[in-house]
Amino acid sequence: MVLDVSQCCTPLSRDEIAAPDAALLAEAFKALGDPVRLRLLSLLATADDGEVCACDLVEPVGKSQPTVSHHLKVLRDAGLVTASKRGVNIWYAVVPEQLEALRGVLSVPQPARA
Amino acid sequence: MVLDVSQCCTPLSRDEIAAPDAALLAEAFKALGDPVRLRLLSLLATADDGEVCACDLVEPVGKSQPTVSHHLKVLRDAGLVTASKRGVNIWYAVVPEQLEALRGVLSVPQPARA
DNA sequence: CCGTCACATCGAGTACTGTCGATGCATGGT
DNA sequence: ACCATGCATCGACAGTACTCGATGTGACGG
Repeated sequence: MVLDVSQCCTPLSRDEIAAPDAALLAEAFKALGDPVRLRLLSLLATADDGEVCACDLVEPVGKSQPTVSHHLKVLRDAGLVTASKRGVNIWYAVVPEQLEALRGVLSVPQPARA
Repeated sequence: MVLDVSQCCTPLSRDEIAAPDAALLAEAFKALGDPVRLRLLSLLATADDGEVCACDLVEPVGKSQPTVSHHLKVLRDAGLVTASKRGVNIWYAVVPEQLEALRGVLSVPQPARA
């Protein structure tokens, strides 16, 4: 249930992407296609110790607790964040490898700039 | 009507992203969140001369002509591809700068790997 | 001037997504 | 044992997205 694109994909510009790989990647990018989720990722990525309690994610994005919980699940399913339970709280952290894999897919040779 | 994220965004991990920027970025990533569009991008990015006639994009993705046309419009609106008309045909090409900008947003410091 | 070809747009159907209030379910404090 | 707290899940609603057949449009050839 958790995506992993690390095995899947070379840069878009290197090989024509196959349909199954495209479906996998699309799921991952879809998870990035929501402003609330981007802000959540940003909150996690900028946290000093690399993780943030779910309780501290609700107020900053200005959405209800169920909504934030929903978005965190989407991010988890996309393999972009991990959740670890400690006591009553749940701490979320980004998965740098997954983001890096997506970056790799987007790489294209830059033009010679005329 | 065409997105440009080049002015907008530092890496997610550098600063907490603001709501307006998040909305902009989300639109761009949303455009990447469909398998057909990823395949179209791949077809363009792997083309020898960097551009492909729209007529040569319909069959490879296995969707109807209107559907492909729709997806190409989404990619155009997201600033990910450009279209140029030559005669009866329309040639599409990727916009490397826009992809590069999105890559930049996704960059995170890799962990020290224990 | 008419037909054809390439592509876009329209209209409609179906499916998915974001959002929230209400509720469930653990965990831990008293 | 009880209650409070933190988070997930459910149910419902509105909005959006993907898809296609039909149709529009503009360029070109005869």
